[in-house]
Amino acid sequence: MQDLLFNFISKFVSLTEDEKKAIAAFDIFRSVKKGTVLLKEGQLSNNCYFVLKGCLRTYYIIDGDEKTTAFYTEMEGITPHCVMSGNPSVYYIAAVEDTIITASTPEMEHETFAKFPKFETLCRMFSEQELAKSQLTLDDFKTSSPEQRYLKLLRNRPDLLQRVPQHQIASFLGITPQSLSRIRTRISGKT
Amino acid sequence: MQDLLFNFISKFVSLTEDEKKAIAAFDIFRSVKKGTVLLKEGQLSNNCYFVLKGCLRTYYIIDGDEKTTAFYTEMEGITPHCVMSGNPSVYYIAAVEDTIITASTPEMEHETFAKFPKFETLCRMFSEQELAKSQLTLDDFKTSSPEQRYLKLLRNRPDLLQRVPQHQIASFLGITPQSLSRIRTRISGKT
DNA sequence: TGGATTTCTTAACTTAAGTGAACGTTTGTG
DNA sequence: CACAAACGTTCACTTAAGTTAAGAAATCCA
Repeated sequence: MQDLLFNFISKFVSLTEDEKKAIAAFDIFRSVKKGTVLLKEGQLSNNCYFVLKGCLRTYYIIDGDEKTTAFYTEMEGITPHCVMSGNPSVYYIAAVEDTIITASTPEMEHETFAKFPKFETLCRMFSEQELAKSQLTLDDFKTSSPEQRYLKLLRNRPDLLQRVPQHQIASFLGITPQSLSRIRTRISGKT
Repeated sequence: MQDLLFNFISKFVSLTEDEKKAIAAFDIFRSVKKGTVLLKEGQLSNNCYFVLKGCLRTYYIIDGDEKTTAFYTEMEGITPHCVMSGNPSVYYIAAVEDTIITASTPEMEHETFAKFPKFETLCRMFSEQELAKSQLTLDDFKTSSPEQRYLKLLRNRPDLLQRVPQHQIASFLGITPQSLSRIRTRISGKT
């Protein structure tokens, strides 16, 4: 389980045994059951999550119903906006399936940065990369129709369609479950 | 002009005179005329930009026409995806108006990090913050209708509507210029 | 296991966005 | 200054998404 994390880290920086021990010393690994809510709207939290196995999602409750906006699967991390801003969270985070995560705090990071500057490099590179990705994702969303977005998801993340209920996929695509259902029948007709 | 940059930086970390000099030593300030294209699709570039005054935009050419997806104004930075990935750029960057920017490269950053670790902290914090923002922006986009998106823009960035041609705003909102025009008449009718 | 809930689909109807085209206005440039 | 290009609006028409409602299928869990 730790190895999953270390393999991932090694894509950015190489770690010495000492550094690995320093990470292991923090008790950051958590197992969360499907459906567990890790963060609620209105809550102030300091926890940042990184998914080792499984799937988390962020969602909003708007006019009484859930709008899922993002999924986080293997080797993806969430730093909730409330951790950065200090304001109450505007969204929820929950486990889509049984999930293994790391939970860390800015304080823990800060402490580690002081001991091993390499970790700050790791975090900087990771968030720079995620930022560039996030921007491409937004661009792509803006320039595509719902149907195109669905087709791209089918191409790029076929696993998600298996792991996640359709109505969550729908709001992830920015449409209603009914529209997604229609798109699916439309497409299967074209084949 | 440098002061604009230093004031901004001081929101994240405090700089000594030495550090300020080290930044000033790099010749990073550029003036670009309205319309100047800083990055083209297909190009490989190492330049990262930070807007001190003015406005840049990113756009794609899809089926022969421009789709503007993002604007960058005072105190906002772009690290083009191609800089991160090493792949040819998928988008263009151009100046919406006469603009003053800084242009830097990962190499310059790297060099500065080695001398002043504080800069890496600055960059980490900045990109973490931008990442959290970028995610909120995407969530907001997904959960709003075109009309709601326009109303929010009107509320949050009224300046953009003055600075930028309407058809660029339209694709920024993920709609056609005609739709934006309709939304505007629809809204003014409601008042 | 069996009832309740959730999930997905279908359908009819409404609303709004996309498309193609025309037209007046503004802007920019030779 | 005059012409061309770019820009914004309007219109008629098409297409697709939102809405409301209902029902079938899958799933959850007591």
